Amino acid sequence: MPATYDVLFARLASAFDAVSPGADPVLRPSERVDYQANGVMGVAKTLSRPPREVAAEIVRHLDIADIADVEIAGPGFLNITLNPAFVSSQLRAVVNDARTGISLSERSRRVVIDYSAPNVAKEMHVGHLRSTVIGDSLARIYRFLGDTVIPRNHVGDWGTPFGMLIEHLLDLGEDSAVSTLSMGDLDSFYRAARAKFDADDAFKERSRQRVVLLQGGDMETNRLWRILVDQSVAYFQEVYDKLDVTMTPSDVVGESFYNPLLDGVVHDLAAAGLLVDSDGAKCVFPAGFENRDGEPLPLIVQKSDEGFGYAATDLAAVRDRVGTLRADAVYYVVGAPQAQHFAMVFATARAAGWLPESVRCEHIAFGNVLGSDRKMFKTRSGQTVKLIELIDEATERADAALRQRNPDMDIAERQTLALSLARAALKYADLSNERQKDYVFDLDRMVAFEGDTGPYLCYAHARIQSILRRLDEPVSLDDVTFSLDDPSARSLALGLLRFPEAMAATVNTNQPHRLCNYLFDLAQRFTSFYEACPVLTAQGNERRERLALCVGTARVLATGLSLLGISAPDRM
RNA sequence: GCCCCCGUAGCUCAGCGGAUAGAGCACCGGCCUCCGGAGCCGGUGGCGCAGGUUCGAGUCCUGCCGGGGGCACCA
Repeated sequence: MPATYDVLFARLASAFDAVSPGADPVLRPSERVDYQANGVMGVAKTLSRPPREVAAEIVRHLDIADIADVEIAGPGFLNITLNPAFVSSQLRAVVNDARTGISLSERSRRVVIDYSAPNVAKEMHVGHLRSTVIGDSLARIYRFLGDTVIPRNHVGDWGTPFGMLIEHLLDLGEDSAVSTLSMGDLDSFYRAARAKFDADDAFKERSRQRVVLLQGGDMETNRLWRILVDQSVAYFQEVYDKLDVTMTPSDVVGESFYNPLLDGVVHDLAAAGLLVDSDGAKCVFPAGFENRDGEPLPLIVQKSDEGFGYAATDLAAVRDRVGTLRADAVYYVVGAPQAQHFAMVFATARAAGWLPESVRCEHIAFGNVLGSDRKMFKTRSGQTVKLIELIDEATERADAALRQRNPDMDIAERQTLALSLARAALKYADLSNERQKDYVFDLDRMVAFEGDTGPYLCYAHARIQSILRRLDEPVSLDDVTFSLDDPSARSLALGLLRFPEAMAATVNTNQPHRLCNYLFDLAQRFTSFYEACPVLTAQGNERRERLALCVGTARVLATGLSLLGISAPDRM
């Protein structure tokens, strides 16, 4: 089923093309009418003709009477009002479509999404929230569009800290260490190791030797390292499950995975003539990057001590993703401060020929989570906030709100719901902000059931389900017609037809907040409709039409929320 | 010093170069013989500053002011 916007666009583009080949109609949703085409003035400019005259000519070429009325307004806008019959047929298709009007991609792509990326033997904290939530939403969106999504959890599982972590593990004894880690108390494990490392020279020396053993491939050391990794990954999985994030243990491909590829990176960069020895370090100097003294800025691939920098790992990862995984697109959901690093890595990979122009490679940058003081979000005592505690706290608040509103609700159901609403609150609050900006974390506001929140959207969905539950007869929607006499019904209908536009805007920019904005707008349209148009007491076609609007809205809400990683309960 | 991101209502945020800049919260005023009032309807209130480009600028460009971040061996 062609999206409404696409149908309009095609008709308009053809008429514009007849007057000025290739001209963009600049079709936009309109506050005054249904849609408006703003492209006339631009065409008039290039033709040096009066805009309204050009508009009239375009309208003469416009074959659109079967679906919409068009009138010329103001300086030369084309105001478009959809015909009732066209709206009705489009809407009928939507409410009978399991995908609610979202078609599959023309070509199924292979999309690598690098997200979450916690560190082994370290707690997942609020700093991982955005990468995890945004990345998982993008993963769900691309899967829904029919792409093959390859998630990559680029965990920090390598480097000098592992010497001290392994020695600490040995000091504790394996069983005791495992039990600490399996309880999810990763921070105390890490801190204890760190404290010994800083205070005890003998321990420090053992740690250094252990790093050498680890990097040298010593079997026993490797076994101990594996314990740390496995325990951590199991813990991460608990967090993902609690958050309802689709990342799995098999998506974990940490830094260590790329170790065997690093020599090849250095070798091939050198062979390509890109590698320069600078102060003992092997560097690439991609064009256009300068340091604070105006000198070329290096991407350090191999340090002067022969160790590899994370640039080497990231370059190896690009090669693996493009070469082995055959990705058509690679997205890195990583904080904005890494922008320059990724720009340099991508530039280097392009220069080395590892990243063809045909592969879209993009840093999906995001801003910080701030506290109410507009500084990095921390606990009152200045500690980083554990992700798991954040979820638990949100769940408690949601549970309290439910308890207050539904004192009689079954406890088990209430607790399940509370977790579900906590996820909705946390994810929606994060996703509804424009990605690259910082946002202020306010748990009270995000778990609120009123306003622009996840729970409000869930509530809108639950209300619709409540209506549908009361039906005692099956409703057939395949031949329903919509008269949409009430303005609120028509507004809701237009909102439903706009879902594909919201999806396109979301995917084109990798900005889930576009989808959030759309869903909230749709929910508001629905509640206005809900107030104005009783459903169950209506009769005949009016009843069927209103039921169909309910079914369509519920489905779009549920689908849209699911793409944000939020499941919409049927009752709450 | 250079580079990147960000300054929109009291607060938190939308706004794809288009007409009179929209929401949510808070505040004020309405709406329950009716499907879930967790709601709906209405009101008060705003684009950091100065230039420029454009038929048209919150949006693009330049400068300034303010906030955040990055700028050689930590990832």
